[in-house]
Amino acid sequence: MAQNDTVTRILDTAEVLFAERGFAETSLRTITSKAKVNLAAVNYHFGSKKSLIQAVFARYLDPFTERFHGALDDLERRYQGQAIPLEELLETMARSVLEVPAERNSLKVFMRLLGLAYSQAQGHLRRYIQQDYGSVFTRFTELIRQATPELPDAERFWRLHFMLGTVIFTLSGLDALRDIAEKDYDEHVTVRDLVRRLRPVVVSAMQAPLPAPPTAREA
Amino acid sequence: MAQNDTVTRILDTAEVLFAERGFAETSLRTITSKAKVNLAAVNYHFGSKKSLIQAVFARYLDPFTERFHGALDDLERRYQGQAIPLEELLETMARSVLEVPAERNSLKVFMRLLGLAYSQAQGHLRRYIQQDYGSVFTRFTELIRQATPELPDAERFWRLHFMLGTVIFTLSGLDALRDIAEKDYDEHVTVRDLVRRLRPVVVSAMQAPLPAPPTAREA
DNA sequence: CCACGTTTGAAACAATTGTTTATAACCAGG
DNA sequence: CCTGGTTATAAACAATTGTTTCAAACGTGG
Repeated sequence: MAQNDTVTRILDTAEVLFAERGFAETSLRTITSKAKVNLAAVNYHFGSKKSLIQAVFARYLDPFTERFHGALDDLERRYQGQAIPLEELLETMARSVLEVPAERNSLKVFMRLLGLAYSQAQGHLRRYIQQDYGSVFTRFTELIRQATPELPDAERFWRLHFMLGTVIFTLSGLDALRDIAEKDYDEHVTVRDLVRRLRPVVVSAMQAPLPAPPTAREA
Repeated sequence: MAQNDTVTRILDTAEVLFAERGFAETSLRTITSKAKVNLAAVNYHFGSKKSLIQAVFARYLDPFTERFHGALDDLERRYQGQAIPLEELLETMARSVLEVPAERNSLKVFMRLLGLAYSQAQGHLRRYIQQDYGSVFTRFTELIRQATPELPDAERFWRLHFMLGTVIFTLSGLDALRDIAEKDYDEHVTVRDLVRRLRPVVVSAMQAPLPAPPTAREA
């Protein structure tokens, strides 16, 4: 199948280049020449560069959200209305993240793309992701809420984003960090190693004591 | 003084635009028109766009590193060779970060720039920062090492970067997150609020139990 | 085999980018 | 005052960008 082949080659090449250099820094000519397709093919098949970017994300996020929803279904069935422990929820999320790129490209690319979606301005991207994939995140946070009833809502909100930062920042900058780590501690880290290290850190962070109330002179 | 005025206006405008949209997405024409200076002024005073980017960083990092070094000097003098407690070190870093932009622009811009330095490819930037400001980071990590002797070196390395991600991600995305937080919990968060919330989270994260050793099937 | 919608191909387009050039304005020191 | 180096200005440059165009090739259903 000719079209599908062209479309796939564009997506495969684009996601790697985007992950390496960002969206604005990756030209369509770079993509199409590396993918060995005609320059006009991108606009023909995707309409625009913006749509290509969204298509790259969709190819990761569609299977991920489906799998994650399924995993949450299992979990809720297993716990029958009781609150699901925090560790279970985090574990489930980690597993869902780890599984998806196995059937696609590398996890590194996936994480790097997520990091870019947050850091690059690209307003259209954040809007697109929020609109199409926000529901699974809402569902997850609600379960987290039930798992951490002792936390005030605002505190939990911020801590979730603290941890989101930890994960995205680390995994999306993995290559650079891995180079340093290997040189200094000659240890070859895999993504799975990192997830293993992340687990106790995230759990402890979420269960940290509440902050002291603001002092008077901070007002 | 004419030159200084032009140079300052360029830097003031550039740092805001860079923080808002990233480096590649901000053209020299946008900067110079908003700053009301001639387009050629950037190349005349800075040489190139790359150098302008570095100059924007230097204007934040120079006073920061000086202040931070000074604060660490005080701390070491006060503790006379004994290990400085982890909380003190983190507190000192937080204070140094909070103080600097007070004499310059907003902390938000500073954090956003730091986030960009990591996320945008811009190889030259990371190299420049590492080369010119790496020493204070090295000094800080060594003190952290003495404060957390129970942590294996590699584990501490990764946890420090976990926390770096937490801080940079949260503070650099502050605007978007603040909007959500205000709408959902009608709470007006300041940067100082966030630092207060971050403190116990970071401490707990650094002191989390060590991860379980990798299981056999993960090899 | 032919006709028709789909896909590819090479070229051109218009807009934008960073940088350079040459000229003018400025502003001190003699 | 005017002269010499510094700064400002407008214009042009060359390169690169995303997108469009239109003709050629393709491939499938009649």
